[in-house]
Amino acid sequence: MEKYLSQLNEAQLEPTIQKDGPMIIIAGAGSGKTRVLTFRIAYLMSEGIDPFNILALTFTNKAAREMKDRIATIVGTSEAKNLWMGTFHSVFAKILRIEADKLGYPSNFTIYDTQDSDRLIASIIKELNLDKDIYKYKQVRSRISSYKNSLITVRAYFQNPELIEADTMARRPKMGDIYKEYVERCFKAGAMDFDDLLLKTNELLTRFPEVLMKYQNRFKYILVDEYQDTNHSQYLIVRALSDKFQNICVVGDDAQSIYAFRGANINNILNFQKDYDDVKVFKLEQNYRSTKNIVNAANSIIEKNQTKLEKVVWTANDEGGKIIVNRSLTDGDEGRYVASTIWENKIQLHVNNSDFAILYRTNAQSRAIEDALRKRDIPYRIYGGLSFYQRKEIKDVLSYLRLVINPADEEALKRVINFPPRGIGQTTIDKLIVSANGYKRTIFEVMKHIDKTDVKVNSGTKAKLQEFVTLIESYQVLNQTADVFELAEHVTRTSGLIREFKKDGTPEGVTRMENIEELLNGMKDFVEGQKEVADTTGNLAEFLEDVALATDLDADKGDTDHVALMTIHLAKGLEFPYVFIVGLEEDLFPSAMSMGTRSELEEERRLFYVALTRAEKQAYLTYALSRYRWGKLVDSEPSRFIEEIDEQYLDIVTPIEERRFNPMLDADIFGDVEPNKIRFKPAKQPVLKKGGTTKEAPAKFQVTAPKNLKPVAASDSNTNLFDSQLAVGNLVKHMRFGSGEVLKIEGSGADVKAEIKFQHGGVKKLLLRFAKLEVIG
DNA sequence: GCCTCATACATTTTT
DNA sequence: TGTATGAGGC
Repeated sequence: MEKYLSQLNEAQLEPTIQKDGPMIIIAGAGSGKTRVLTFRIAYLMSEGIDPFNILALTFTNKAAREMKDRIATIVGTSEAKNLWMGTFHSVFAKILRIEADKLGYPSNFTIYDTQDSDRLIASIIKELNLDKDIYKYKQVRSRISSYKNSLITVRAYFQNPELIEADTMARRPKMGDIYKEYVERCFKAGAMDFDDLLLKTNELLTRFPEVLMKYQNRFKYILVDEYQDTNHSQYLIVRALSDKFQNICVVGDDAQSIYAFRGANINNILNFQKDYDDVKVFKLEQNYRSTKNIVNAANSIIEKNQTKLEKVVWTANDEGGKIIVNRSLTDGDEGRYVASTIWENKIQLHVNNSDFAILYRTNAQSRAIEDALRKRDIPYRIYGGLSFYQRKEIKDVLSYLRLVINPADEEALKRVINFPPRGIGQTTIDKLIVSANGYKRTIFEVMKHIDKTDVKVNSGTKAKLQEFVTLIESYQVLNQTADVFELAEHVTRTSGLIREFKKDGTPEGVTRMENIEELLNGMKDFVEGQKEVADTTGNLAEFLEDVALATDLDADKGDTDHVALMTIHLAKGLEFPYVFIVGLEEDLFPSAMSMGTRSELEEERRLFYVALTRAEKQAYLTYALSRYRWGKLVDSEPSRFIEEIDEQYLDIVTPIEERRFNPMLDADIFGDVEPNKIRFKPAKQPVLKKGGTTKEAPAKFQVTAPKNLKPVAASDSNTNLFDSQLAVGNLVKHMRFGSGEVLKIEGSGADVKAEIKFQHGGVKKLLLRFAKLEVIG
């Protein structure tokens, strides 16, 4: 242990060896908090604390896994195995399975993901004959979620006139009824949603003092990572469990609190010192990750926030390069800029693809970046987004498996009862639901005993329902003896899923088949892996739980050397030598949805802070003057966050695209610009052969911009040049839109636009730098 | 009840 | 741009 502790600086060492009592570690970005946490746990164990008595709660599964691995290298694998370490959701899901009967749940309860919740809420809204334009299921879901995170149960809701009043004022008086029905349906289906995992844990600990005592005694030492992102429900769990021994250590950075939208309450960390007696406060302020330029720039941003704990992050690292700010004309150009910069850096600095990360505010932004990376053959991987387990075909397979474990699972049943089509239509399903609700039974039970119910369907349909019941029951039998992989393999074949996806020969169908294969491979790995671990059974229920709470599919298949693409939220806790933060535009980042209040804007700013502090060596900020959103080209302004950075840390470069289209360099702008375009196109396009296989594009690109070109700043003189060539009333011809008349010219500098009325296709606004117009009169 | 086409709607972030 | 839902023909 000594040799590990000697690796720490003074500030890190103190909290590491502070054994007992409540403590908080305020850890600035890149200050080595993971190291403190892991060493601290190892230290506790070296001091004789049984790992069985240590609970460590992290924010992602990945963080838990990595920490556990690092602890294992210090104290040994067998010791580390007994640690309780995981996300709030996964740890308490396990405890809830053990104690489920106390709450009236089966121990094999299903975990509904967001999609399941949405579907159930949508169908309830329909059943209650409510207007789906007023009761938007996503809004209803987030409302219900926030009740649950604040521990407002259905009963508490109806006892609280203020809440009812608020929902009524919001023109949604039936919110309580939906909530009630939703909770009942989940219960009947033996299902918990994400919020339930926390809410029910609270219920368990409150209603059953002996259970609370059991876990208080068990978890003598509790550590919570990313404490700034805990919500009220999580906060109460931590308080309850730590109440007896008060050996609670929380780690976090208020400047990196970015999950308020999910109910995270920054006050949890701001007020921690008031919650316990004699709280020891530690601060980690030295940043080991980033250059001076990056750290200082990040500080200059976060200064603008009012709500924060005082701390000064500093670094002894090199000065480093200034943060490069690049403007592009469109999102496509932005992507090309990022791709070509990565390409050039790779050549010049001999670095790997995995040294680069591209971070964005919204998942939808990845497309333009992907296109550009693909064109340059730069390997990349998208993290997050539509996760593997949320894909349709995967959810279909999993739904069959969920039914095996828990036939009450209504959402799984509705999903697969008629997929592949077996002649059970919506009308029949609706009848079943009505009847099931009437008898207070599950849909599956109603189907099974259909003759004893009032369900009126013709005999053909009845037979089809029986067939489906028999099918699921045969799977249940098989599950007694087969492992997860064998069962799933059997299910995909006999349910008709494979046949269904094979049937449509489209590329999507092929991808779906491949995904199912990948799922099966994953199951095989799971089965193999479980065989090695003694205390797990490797059963289906466990697999489904892992899947339901999985965050990242970080089984990097083979090639690990790729550029990482992800949202900023997902990037928290990670670091990369070179980081691109793209789409720095008003209404996108900060998001238009988050500018209503100061606290919302401050959260966006913290998000930007998180993004910037991911970079070790070099950060790039990019924005586009116009961008495709919802399929339309929309003008945008640079983000206020760029201006908020102290100028001395910035290097604002002249966009290559402006050189490319600059009339000073390209006298014939309205003519053919092909000679320049070559720089942005592969020398040879991949050739698609008839068989459908893509031939390698052999030649690399002729990429580098001509070195002898001097950057020319966009200035007013450009505007004049444009003006002199094109005037209102001119007749012009456009490649795609045909001929038309110039109605108006507006804008200046880089974004001169012309409004043109085309003979076919109406009035369009075009950026002159972009539009290839020929003046014909 | 099934399938195809047309239209609407969506994009904030995720355990 | 891409998915999700509804109408209408079979």
